[in-house]
Amino acid sequence: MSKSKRLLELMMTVNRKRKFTVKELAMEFGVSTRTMLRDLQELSELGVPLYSEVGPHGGYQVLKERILPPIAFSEEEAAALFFAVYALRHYSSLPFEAESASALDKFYLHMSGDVRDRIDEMKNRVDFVTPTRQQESPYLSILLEAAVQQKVLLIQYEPRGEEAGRKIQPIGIYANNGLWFCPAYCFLRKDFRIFRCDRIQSAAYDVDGTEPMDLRHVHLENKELVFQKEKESTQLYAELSRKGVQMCEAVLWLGSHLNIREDGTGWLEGPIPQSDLAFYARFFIGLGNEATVKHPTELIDYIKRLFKEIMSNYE
Amino acid sequence: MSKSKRLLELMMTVNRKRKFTVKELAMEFGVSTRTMLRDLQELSELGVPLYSEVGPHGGYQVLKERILPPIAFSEEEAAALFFAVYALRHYSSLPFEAESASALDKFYLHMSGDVRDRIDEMKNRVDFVTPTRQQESPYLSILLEAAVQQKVLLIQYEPRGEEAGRKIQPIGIYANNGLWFCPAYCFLRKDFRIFRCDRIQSAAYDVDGTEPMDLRHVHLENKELVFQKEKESTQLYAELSRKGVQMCEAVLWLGSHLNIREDGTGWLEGPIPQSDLAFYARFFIGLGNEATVKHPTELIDYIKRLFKEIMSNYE
DNA sequence: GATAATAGTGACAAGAGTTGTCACGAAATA
DNA sequence: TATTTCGTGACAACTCTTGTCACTATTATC
Repeated sequence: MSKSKRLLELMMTVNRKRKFTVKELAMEFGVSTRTMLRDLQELSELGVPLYSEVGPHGGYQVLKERILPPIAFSEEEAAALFFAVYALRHYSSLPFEAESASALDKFYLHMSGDVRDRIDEMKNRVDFVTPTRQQESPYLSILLEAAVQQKVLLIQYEPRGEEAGRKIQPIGIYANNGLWFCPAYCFLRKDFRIFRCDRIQSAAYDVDGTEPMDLRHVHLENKELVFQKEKESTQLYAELSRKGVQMCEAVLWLGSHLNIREDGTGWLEGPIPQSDLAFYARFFIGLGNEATVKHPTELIDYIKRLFKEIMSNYE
Repeated sequence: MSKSKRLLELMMTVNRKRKFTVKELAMEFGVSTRTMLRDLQELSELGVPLYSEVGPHGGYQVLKERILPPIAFSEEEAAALFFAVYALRHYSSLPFEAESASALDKFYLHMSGDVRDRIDEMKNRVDFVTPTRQQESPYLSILLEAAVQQKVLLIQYEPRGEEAGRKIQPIGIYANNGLWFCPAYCFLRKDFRIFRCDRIQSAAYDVDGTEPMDLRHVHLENKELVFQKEKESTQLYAELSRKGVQMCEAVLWLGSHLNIREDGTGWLEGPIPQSDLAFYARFFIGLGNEATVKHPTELIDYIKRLFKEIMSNYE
């Protein structure tokens, strides 16, 4: 095997083992220990963060910042990755912000000028619109880390309550409409809650040794399982004019509830949680006379009541 | 210079020049032509798509699919790129879909098992919520390409009109709320228009030789310049209760218009286009009694009129 | 059809880089 | 103190890389 190939394989082996002795690797690769020592020194010069200790139980170790063996990407693949990172640029906070920037820098460095120009040109011609928010969410990384590693965090949430801090175990994080949310088990409330990440004032790993829950099989795709089912739900039915249909299509957090007839009109039908009545009332008022609620009567009453209140503002 | 370094540099030089002769490069790198020939053959074996022609004006060429020299990323950087690509997974259509998948595959291939596990674990614990749309937008790539390269496209838009197809020159593409839009100059309407990408039935480069516009300095960040200014705008002023402020924060396409007082209440102030009055009327009705419009009177009248109409639905 | 420009191959020797062996040193551990 | 481990230097054997030279083949141009 040529030296360069051996170095690449060595790089992967070393990353996999994390801890090893020179003799061990020399045997594995079928070279002398002297050569292996020379190889390891070269890896070190190439940027692999190696650390060694002499003596029995000593040996080599790879420090945290492991690097992958060099990979050759095509121009198109590089453009695709640039595109993906650019797509997120409107978020005021992101996990991995620094890392993705440095990855793009590496690409940039290795690209010839015309590819660079092409990518720069693309940057201004593709965009993902996201509401720009002032709120920063500085603890995304630790929340995500804790979710992946099943760790308990001690956070400070919304200072107004003056609470001493609460322990949570995150399930994950997600962004919706420019804001970050963190569903987690809350040891204070002894239940699952959703936290707004920008309202988390501080976050650190818990040091009291609180026993973490086993949430390995709970993640974002199935988190509904552990969150309280909306206790009571009621059946909605509302007629929509053609324009009403279009307006509902545009909002579309109701997704499955929307039905469309051939002539363009349609109706909304499906269960809605009792607790969201206020929200739906406002929504239907917003739709104006393009929608008419037929069911449930509670919602109709709510709408009427809201109407009276609002009217008084404009009399 | 060691051979491996020379090969890396050669890779970049070759990508930059696109077309060159063996002698030329041999001189530049200070090696014999024989060596350069051997080097080029090696590059070829490494995957650089080289093509050569003998004879005067012959020489080497790099074919379209250029590959970048191999780059060593850290584990964290790889995770960051995975994260960015995952973030977009809820889009039913994306430009570069295949390319980013193949880039991730390359990473995957070169990662040791535990990093793979870590990244898989992360995948289910971070998410960007985007309304899932059924509508596919299959022509994103060509639209973007045309925008970058200032080309004219012949598209078929919304079949209902039975129109023969129209020529457009895209400025770029952007996604908003799960849907793709393409602002472009429309040669049919002789003006700038915004197209919904999912309603584009077909797209191909124009072959009639329509002279493209010079839109090099028009891109997404400044596209407002070429789109018709909203002719008349009027000054909005509305008082908000504390809850009203929160609701406006949540919607926040009004962004800059929102002002907040120390006690949590606030007001909306700023110019709004006359033509959007209907939209704002609905919006404020939706806010209910958490907002009171003081200005302009047209808007207040509109709201009242709308009210009466809606009320009649629920009497 | 001759000429020049270009890629491409094979052989070989000089030179540069790589490897293994050996001798030895230094640090940590039991 | 013996053992385990990393680490270094020297050197010979070996392997790879490079340049030179001789030669072939193709194509454009005069």
